Amino acid sequence: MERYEPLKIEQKWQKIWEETKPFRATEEPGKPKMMLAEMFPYPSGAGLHVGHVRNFTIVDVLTRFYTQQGLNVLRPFGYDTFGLPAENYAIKTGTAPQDVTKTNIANFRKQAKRLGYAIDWNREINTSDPEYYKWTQWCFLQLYKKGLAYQKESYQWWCPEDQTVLANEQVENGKCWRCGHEVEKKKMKQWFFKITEYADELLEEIDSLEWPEKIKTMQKNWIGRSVGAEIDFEVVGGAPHITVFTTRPDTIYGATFLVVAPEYTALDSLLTDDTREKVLDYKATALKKSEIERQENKEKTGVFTGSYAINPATKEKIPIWVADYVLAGYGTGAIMAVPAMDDRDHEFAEKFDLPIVETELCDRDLFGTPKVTYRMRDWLISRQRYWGCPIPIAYDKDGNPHPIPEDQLPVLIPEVDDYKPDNSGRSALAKAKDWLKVTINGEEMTRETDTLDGYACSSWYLWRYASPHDEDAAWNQDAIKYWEPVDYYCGGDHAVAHLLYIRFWCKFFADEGYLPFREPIKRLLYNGYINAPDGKKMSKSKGNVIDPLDVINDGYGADTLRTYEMFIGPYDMDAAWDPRSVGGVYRFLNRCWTLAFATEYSRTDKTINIRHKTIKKVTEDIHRYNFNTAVAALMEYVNELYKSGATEEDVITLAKLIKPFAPHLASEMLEKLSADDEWPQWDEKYLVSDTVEVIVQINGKLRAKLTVSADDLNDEKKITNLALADEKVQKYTKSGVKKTIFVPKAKLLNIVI
RNA sequence: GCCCGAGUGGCGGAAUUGGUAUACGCGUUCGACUUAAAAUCGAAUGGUGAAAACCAUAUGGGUUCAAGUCCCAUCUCGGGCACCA
Repeated sequence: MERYEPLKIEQKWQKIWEETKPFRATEEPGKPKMMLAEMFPYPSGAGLHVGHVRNFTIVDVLTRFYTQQGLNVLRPFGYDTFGLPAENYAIKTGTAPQDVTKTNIANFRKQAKRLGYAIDWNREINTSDPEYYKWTQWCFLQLYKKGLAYQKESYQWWCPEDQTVLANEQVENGKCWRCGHEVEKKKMKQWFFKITEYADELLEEIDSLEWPEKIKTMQKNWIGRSVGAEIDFEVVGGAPHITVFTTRPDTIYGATFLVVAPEYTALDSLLTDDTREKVLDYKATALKKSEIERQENKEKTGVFTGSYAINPATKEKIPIWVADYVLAGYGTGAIMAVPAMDDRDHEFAEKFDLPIVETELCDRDLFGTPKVTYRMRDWLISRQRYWGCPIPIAYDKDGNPHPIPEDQLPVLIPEVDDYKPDNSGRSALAKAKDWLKVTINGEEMTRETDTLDGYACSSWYLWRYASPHDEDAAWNQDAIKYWEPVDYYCGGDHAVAHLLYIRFWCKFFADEGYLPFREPIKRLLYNGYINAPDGKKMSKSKGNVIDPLDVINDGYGADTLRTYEMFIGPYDMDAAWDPRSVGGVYRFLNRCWTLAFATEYSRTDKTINIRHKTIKKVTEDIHRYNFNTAVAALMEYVNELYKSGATEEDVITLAKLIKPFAPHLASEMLEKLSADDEWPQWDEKYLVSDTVEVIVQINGKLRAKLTVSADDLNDEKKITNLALADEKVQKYTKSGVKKTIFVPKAKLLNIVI
């Protein structure tokens, strides 16, 4: 007898899919479409891990499900290839990042194909391909033209290990998100995208998205809208007035001192000969302090500037202090301290013996002008690194920036011998002397040597998928109108950064007339992590990594791997890998195979009810993303087919229903049965049976079960009498019945005694 | 500190609208097949108890005919933010 040999079956079908290209998508106006994508991977040297498999398989289950339902489905694939791992590898080994990337992509592609994903391989994209980053540069220029890409000198997070600045979103607990080194503040001239221009719209439209509440809340908190007022305080002695931001302008009568941040721009004008040295000393110390130190030691520090301001409400002279608990980047970098109302101000006042005055509240608009402030800052995009998309800017003799004309794009990454950045604050691009020189409109200029944050490259890739080979535009208007916005986007990371940036670019390009929608992603599925069997995060150093390719090659095959990862638990929860449960899923698929290839079909259709019930359950579960219970329902179905005997229709139905999870096995089964893969329909009439079981409770506890005809469910009196006549029930009802409650929907009768 | 999630058998988890708690899988035990093992097939499996029955969804209260599900308080774990005025 033949046996279920997954590797053989999978090789066969993967070859067929490679040759016949059934997943190629083309626009068919009038036919309903569905576009799905995962967050494209960074192709590391280690190859696919089980987390990728979970992420990609969720998308694949939906892709195949909607294809079987007859929609025109697009499921593309791509690689996010710029970034530090490839560059650091290049520095270490001297291998060009271009070459490493090529090798890693080839490996990822090969592995993804072994998982049997229904990908339109004609739409593969790679962010470090000049044909792609040409258009990333074009996007930058559009933002630049509108003043939304600009340069500013300010204090920025600097990673001394990676020798580059970082965005706020890339600093985690005071450490670099890539190398984990503590970051410092450094004053530098850097490029920014003006995301704050869209703060209100980004905030308002969150509620309209079919996204997990968790992500929506995180984005709302990140944007951090505060409604308050700006109030001017005159400085005694004629220095420029100080504007503070406060959410409580009504507490101004209690403002007994002002505090400015160490980085406050007009700090010098407040200093006196007596205080200057001490204050500048304090400022220098504060700037040197790493974020870690600031967090570990939250005890208030600060010094008196020597100047006083006038409280416009009380007309009293109040001292101006400088302290690092006031942040330069938020509000105006200066606050009015109301120690009677605010805990932080109170702590500061106590420590430095400043007056604390109980305050009567006044009208909010009496002394200030209403003002809205955001926690979110503009997006810092320049990086002093080699392996990124060059910023398409050049500087004239006077140092003024000029955009590279669009017909001179792409600005190619120059070849260099040494990829290592130095501490000059410039990337390795500065070493390509010939490349640096560029002529724009006849004028000799010097190129910008910073590259773009990788998040810029991933802020528009979903639109490139619509027309990945277009040479005349970043995306084709007809294609984008047909396919997008994306219907399902699936990932397990980047809750704030990427998912906020792509919304920002979408709104910008919609304003410019390039996009016919203002939100790029309709539904977001945020999947959980897969941990090691011990419940800990998988990591090379702990040696607890499960390699998905090993699972396949061990003989389980891709169908088992895919189905197991869908069965492991709710898709949005973290789960621990359990090698023994993998075996359980393999046994299930083996039983499916046996039904199709080694069992005689039953001639009597005893399973029509469970067949229709299973179709309904699996269909609805996939709609709800309850992939684990969909698989469980299929297991129940198979168990029942073993018991009662399976008809040919049962096996065809089973094959169709498992195809999203185990496409190779299902294809093999459908081929044997000469059946198509059209998604089956259920008929409600087979879901109701002639007799039903009625639960009889006494005081809410299950005491008896009655089998009655389905029609009797409408007859409360009859059911009640039947129940009261029941032997088991009568044991409890000797002392009388207070009342009965019948719930036909729940098929339940509760007797209260 | 603040804002979200979560807590159910030996384990992963189910219970969709307040209505039979523990689906499905793993593990364990027993049986069939086999010289034997593996594989496969079948049965049992929350706890206590001889049974009747009682007790069980983190803990303590409450609402309800009925609570894993709703309300209040507490504990534990996970995630996010963290001097944002």
